[in-house]
Amino acid sequence: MTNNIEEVKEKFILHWGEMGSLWGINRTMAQIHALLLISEDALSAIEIMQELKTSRGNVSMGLRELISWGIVSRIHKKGERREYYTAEKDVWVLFRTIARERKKRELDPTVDILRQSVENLECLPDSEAEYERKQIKELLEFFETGIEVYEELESQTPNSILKLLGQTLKLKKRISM
Amino acid sequence: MTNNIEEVKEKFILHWGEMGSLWGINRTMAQIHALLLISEDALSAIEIMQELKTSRGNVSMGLRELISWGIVSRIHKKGERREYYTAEKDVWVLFRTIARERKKRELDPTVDILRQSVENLECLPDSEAEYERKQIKELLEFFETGIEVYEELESQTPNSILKLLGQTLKLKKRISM
DNA sequence: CTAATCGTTCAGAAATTACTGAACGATTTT
DNA sequence: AAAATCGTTCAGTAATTTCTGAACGATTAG
Repeated sequence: MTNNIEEVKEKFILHWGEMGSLWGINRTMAQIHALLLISEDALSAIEIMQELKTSRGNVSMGLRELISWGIVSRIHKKGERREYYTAEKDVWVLFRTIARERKKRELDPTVDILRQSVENLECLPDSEAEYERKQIKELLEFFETGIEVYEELESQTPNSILKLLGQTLKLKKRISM
Repeated sequence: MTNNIEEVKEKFILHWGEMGSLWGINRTMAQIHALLLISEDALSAIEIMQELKTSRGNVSMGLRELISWGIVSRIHKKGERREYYTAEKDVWVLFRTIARERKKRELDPTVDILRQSVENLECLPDSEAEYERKQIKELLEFFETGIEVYEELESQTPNSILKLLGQTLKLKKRISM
């Protein structure tokens, strides 16, 4: 059994990296995120580079991407020339931000395509492409519902979401904010 | 504006493929899925291969994977030697199945790692790794809540989920099952 | 001023992932 | 029986993604 801090950290970072690549996110980027997530203080690019044994350029690119996702931010320490980076630490805020970003990158474009498809299929005589039309319409409806639910949930606090779900479903009460 | 069926289908299939690769799923596999999704009748491997202009082996591998996800099934037509394939057509069932599979592949292992990490960190003196411990515990709690919510939702019908959400949040009523 | 430090970029290298098609076994047809 | 058809596998190749490190501009230190 490993009970050395460094080993635990490393294991966590490696796993987070794997999960990242199961999603569309590259490994190093996810590792940087994991490292920042469990580091109390902001880290400099060099520290990250050393910790993850990777190159300067790679860290720079990973950070850029994480910043564009809105889950890492740059910190200027006064008097310091070097820049520091820190991750969003609140787990709920973090996942909400990721959800928003994924919606933008995945759901929205998909709904666009589906809408266009439906529109184009509507121009055909009723008898043509019936099944395709039906299926695509169902998908569209599904995704639109998903977006609506997302938008409603987005405006709620985590606490009220859990309370809501907890009322009807019999969830153990877990409250974090 | 394109209003030819084949063009619309192709566009849809290509987009579904792209989305696939944004997730961890490979492009061909997602394309096969898209094709089956909007095909009323089951298709044979050869038809799929021709439609997607890809190789025999590739189709075979893609189908195997889709079947392992539980969203495509093999159909034996009596008297026919050739096998046919069809996708789960009900959108809600489809996404539920995917959710179950992703939970198994992503959430469960992550919770495992987090639990182990917490356990290992608990062995250390209180003063050590305080921050790491706090963060990892919060992540663990978050994921555990996620799994609970998932499990509760899994047992509900789509309709009752929407009704539930619709009550409290002011969603338009969308009902599909 | 020059040297050092820092972040960025990007061409090329390395690693990973996806795809092809030949080979195989199993079955069916002739 | 041989030939054809079908699905699978997998070694090799192709395509894609990720990473490296040198080069650069900008800033600061000496």
